[in-house]
Amino acid sequence: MARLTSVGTNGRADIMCGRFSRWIGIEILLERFRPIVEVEYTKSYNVAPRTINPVLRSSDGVLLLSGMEWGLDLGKNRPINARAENLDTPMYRDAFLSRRAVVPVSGFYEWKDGRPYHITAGDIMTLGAIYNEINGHGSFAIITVEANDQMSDLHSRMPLIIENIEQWFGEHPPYQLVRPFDGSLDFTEVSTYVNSPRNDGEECIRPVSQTSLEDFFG
DNA sequence: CCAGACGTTGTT
DNA sequence: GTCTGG
DNA sequence: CCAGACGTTGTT
DNA sequence: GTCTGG
Repeated sequence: MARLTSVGTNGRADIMCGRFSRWIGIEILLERFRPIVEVEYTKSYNVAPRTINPVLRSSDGVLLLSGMEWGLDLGKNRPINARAENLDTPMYRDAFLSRRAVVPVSGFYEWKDGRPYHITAGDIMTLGAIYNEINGHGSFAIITVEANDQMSDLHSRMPLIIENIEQWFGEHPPYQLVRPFDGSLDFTEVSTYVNSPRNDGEECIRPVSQTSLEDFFG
């Protein structure tokens, strides 16, 4: 579909969000989105695929905060990302037309040359996603688009960031929102502590320089 | 995304 | 190297 | 026609 | 469900 293929690819090697953080309090989400909450909210500095996470979705015009597994259940495969360019393929079409969601995160991680970076834009980012629901079990994939200029220093792809969730959850397929982020991102190099999915805690988002100083002064 | 396992037989 | 787990 | 696949990232 | 491969 022309509208989506215009997102394009640039062919450059690099990555996408395979890890994120969510350490804001739920009260910020409640204030900002006023959803009906049907999941036990948890904080994490190191959210990995295959974990259950709170996601926002619209059901009959009601905004719900539901628990879903990161990794879209397609039967055989469980993609954690869905390329925007493929949203009109049979595999994703129905989900994009009728099962859109956003994932509230504090930031997401990207690695370059073995070094992790934490990327934020304000206190919350809402990442565009599609989900399936099979026997009451929800699962989602985060949509990826081409990196914007800021991001392209680090990686060729980036997660889709949704700024207008009313439009995202609107009646018409929100093709116009499927594009690289046009706002400003903040990048923080962090400790490789975040590398292991078993590690959690504030150290994951601590700037690497601060970590070094604390190590130095012991 | 990164880390960690990566087999077989038989079965308290 | 490739697959699974988180 | 039926069977089988159906994804993404990166490849230091 | 739907597309591709044979």
